[in-house]
Amino acid sequence: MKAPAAVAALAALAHEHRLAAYRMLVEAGPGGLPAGEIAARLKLPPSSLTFHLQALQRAQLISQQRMSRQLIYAADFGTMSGLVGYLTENCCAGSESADCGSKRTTAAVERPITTRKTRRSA
Amino acid sequence: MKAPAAVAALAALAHEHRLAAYRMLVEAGPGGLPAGEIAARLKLPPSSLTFHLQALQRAQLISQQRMSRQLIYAADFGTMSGLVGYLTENCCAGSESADCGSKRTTAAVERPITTRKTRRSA
DNA sequence: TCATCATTTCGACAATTCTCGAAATATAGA
DNA sequence: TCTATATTTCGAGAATTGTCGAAATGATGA
Repeated sequence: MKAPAAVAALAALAHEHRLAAYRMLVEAGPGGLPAGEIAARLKLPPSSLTFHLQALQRAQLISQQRMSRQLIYAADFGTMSGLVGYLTENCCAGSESADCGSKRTTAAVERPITTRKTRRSA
Repeated sequence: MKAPAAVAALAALAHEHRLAAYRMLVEAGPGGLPAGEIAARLKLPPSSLTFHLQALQRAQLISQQRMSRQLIYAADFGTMSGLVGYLTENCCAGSESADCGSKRTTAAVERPITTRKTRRSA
C-alpha cells in the first residue's frame, strides 16, 4: 500500500459511524451483513448508512454482494492488512528509533530527549 | 486506546500533508524537527503547516517543545502504537476469521493477539 | 530598546463532508 | 401485473475542514 491509498483508508475509517460499521463487519466475518441489519444496529437512517458504506467501499475496505433482495457487505481484510502494514513500516520508525509495534501494553517508548544531543543538522 | 481516540488519530493522519509530516517526524526520530524545516520540506506556507501540526497534536500523535526561537515537533510513538494495536485487535478479526496482521513481508508487530503465551524472551 | 527571526493566531473564503427525507430502482411473491 | 421489501440515488442545507495572507507573539542579540 502506498501513501494515497493509506490516506484514503484512514479517511474512510476516521468517522464514528464508519469505524463502528467496519468493526461490525469484521466481527461478522466473511459472511458479512445486509445493509438493513447494519443500519438497524447503528440506528442510522438508510440513506445515511449508504453514504458511509460507499465511503468504505471506495477505500476498498468493504465489498458488496447482492443476495436476493438484500445487499450484503463484508470486510475486505486484505486492505486492512495493507493499512496496518503501511503504518508499521512507515510510521513506526525503523531499526534505529523507537519501534511502536513490539510491546505496546504500556508506554514502552517515552521520549529520551535527555540522553544525547545528536545535533547533526548543520 | 478506545474508539473515540482511534477516530481522532485516524482523522489526524487522513490527510496528505499531515501523513507526510508525521512520517517525516518518525524518520527524524525522538529529536524531532523545527516547524520551519517541516514547512520547507513540505513546501507549505507556515500558517497552513501550523494548522496541520495542531491537528496532529490534538490527536496526541506529536508533541511540541520550544528550543530557543524554534518550536520542535516530535512524533509520539506511544499513540501510533496504540492506534496500530487498536486496529489489529478490533479491526483485524479475532480467532475465527481472517487475521490481517500475520504475514506481512517485514513488519515488527507480528504478535498474534489470539494467544497469550506470556513467553518472555524465550 | 530595537531589529530580526521563527512561528502562531486571526479572519475570510472555498471546498468538502455529513445528514436525512423523498423519490427511484431492484427483487420477489401472489 | 400489483404490492411489498430492501436499498440506493437525489437534492438541499448545516457543519466541518482546508487554505493562506496579514497581523500578532515570543525569543535572541546588538
